[in-house]
Amino acid sequence: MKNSEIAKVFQDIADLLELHGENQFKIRAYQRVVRAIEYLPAEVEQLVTEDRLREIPGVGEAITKKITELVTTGRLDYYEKLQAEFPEGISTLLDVPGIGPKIAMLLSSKLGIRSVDELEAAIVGGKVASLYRMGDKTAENILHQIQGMRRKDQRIPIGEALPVVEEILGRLSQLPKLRNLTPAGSLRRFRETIGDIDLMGTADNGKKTIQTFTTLPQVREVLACGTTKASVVVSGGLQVDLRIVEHDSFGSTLQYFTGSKQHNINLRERAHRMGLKLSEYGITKLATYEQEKFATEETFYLRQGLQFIPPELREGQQEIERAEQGAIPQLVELSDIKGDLHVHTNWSDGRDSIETMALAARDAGYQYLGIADHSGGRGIAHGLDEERLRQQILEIKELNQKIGGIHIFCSMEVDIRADGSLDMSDELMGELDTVIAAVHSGMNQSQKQMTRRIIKAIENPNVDILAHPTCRLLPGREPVAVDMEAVFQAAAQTNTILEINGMPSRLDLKDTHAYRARELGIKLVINTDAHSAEHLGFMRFGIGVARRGWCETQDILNTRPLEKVLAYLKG
DNA sequence: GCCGTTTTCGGCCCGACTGTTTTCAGTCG
Repeated sequence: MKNSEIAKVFQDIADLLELHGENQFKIRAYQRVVRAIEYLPAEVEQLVTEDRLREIPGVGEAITKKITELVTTGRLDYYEKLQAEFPEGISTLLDVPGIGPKIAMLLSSKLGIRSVDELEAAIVGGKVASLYRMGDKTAENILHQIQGMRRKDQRIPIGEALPVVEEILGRLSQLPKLRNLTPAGSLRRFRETIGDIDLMGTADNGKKTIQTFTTLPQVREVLACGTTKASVVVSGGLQVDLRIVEHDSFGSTLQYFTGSKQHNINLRERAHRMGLKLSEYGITKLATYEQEKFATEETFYLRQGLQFIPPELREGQQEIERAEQGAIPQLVELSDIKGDLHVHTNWSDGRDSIETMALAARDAGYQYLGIADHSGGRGIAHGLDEERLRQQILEIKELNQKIGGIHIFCSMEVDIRADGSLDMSDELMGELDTVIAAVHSGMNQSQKQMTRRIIKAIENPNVDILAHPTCRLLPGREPVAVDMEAVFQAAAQTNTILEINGMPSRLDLKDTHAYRARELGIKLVINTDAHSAEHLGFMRFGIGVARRGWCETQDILNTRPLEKVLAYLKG
């Protein structure tokens, strides 16, 4: 059973307990476990067999039993009994923003509503507004949310969100008296998908700034608007939240608004044990109600005896404990990157010439660039056969003579065929500087087949790098069925480098995979898979994944200068 | 249901906004 399936069962349990009116702390315990499992860099099934479930933060005796039952039998008695207590479908009402457990139960008990469709019909029929503590306004808002839900996907890839944010930031930064305007939330933590955009800033008169924000031209709808915060929907359907505080609370507010929710809960619980209360306004001593303010996040964490925790690590896993021990690593940064080992050109399905790509890489400050066009098996990508690859090698050699300041590697993204064999002769692969292997077809194979296929490919001594092993696409295409742990073990044994693909629709390896690979001492490389010169900018997304995977420069091959990379590849 | 630099029992993050109220419940992040 996959981690995501296990997490879903426990999320369902949390939802049903909410409807049940159960103790909120019990509910939170389940929700905490859901998030812990979602970010777990290991398979829960594996932990069950090794009797190590208790190592997951938030998993105690009762939940250990439940996970074990679920994984070993495929069923969970407690869950089934809970489900039987409620009409089927009622928990789907909780997906509508603005509907929580109380309203969901009210709708179910008074009107017999069990689905979003039934709810919509009831609102239109005027039945909802007449319920106790409901009204025309509430009913109308719910209807509005239902329509909004149908229009857009729940979360969008960070690569789509970032340009929207940058446009809004450009507009807002012109506001007078607004300072410290900063994206926060999941965007700042560099999560692979973004639910809504959180912005914060500081101003003397927050109310005025909030008003200006809600009347920006791209605002299509105002969801909430108070004196310190507002939520709007901008054209394109994205929700944007802005929070404004006074200048001297910048550090604590940025921390609060960056999250994640679980990180903040953990931090505040810990502070409570120290006799402190944390809020976006600062830190209050519980004994005296004396409040300290913080202009920076660094001092905010330091006041609590903690090392600064980079936003990418704030997911409520083990980061606070590690910060207590001073064990937060120096994470890799964009400026550490010295080259990109996986780009395409107009020789296959890229847009630009080798020369254009090389010059763009040099402009980016890189020392080297790996030209890795597709192999011939992929007809659609205009892949190179042996003859064309030989021609390309000659051209690259000429360009290396002609262009200074950048070294071009002869490489190829060789297709891994369905049987695990490679789409290029061993003889020619042996002449290349690097060989990248990747799956592009036959993605519906069984987990066993796919795992064997990938491992067979990386066992070929000519293969240096394995690219995008799960083949997922954001949003939409699910990862292929593959036993990543087995792939990691094989990569460790064969000294295969694993790629973090920075293309925003891939981000594959993903964060937890990068974490696990690093744990096993596997060398990683962050590549963009650029199909045009502009795509070289995708490197920042790959960096985001690597940072979320706790990677340091020493884990990432392409933080090394050219000579060291050459030496590594030879070795 | 989890967990412990006071605790194996008794706590459990904190504040903003809305709509329906006449002091607050519900929801959200």
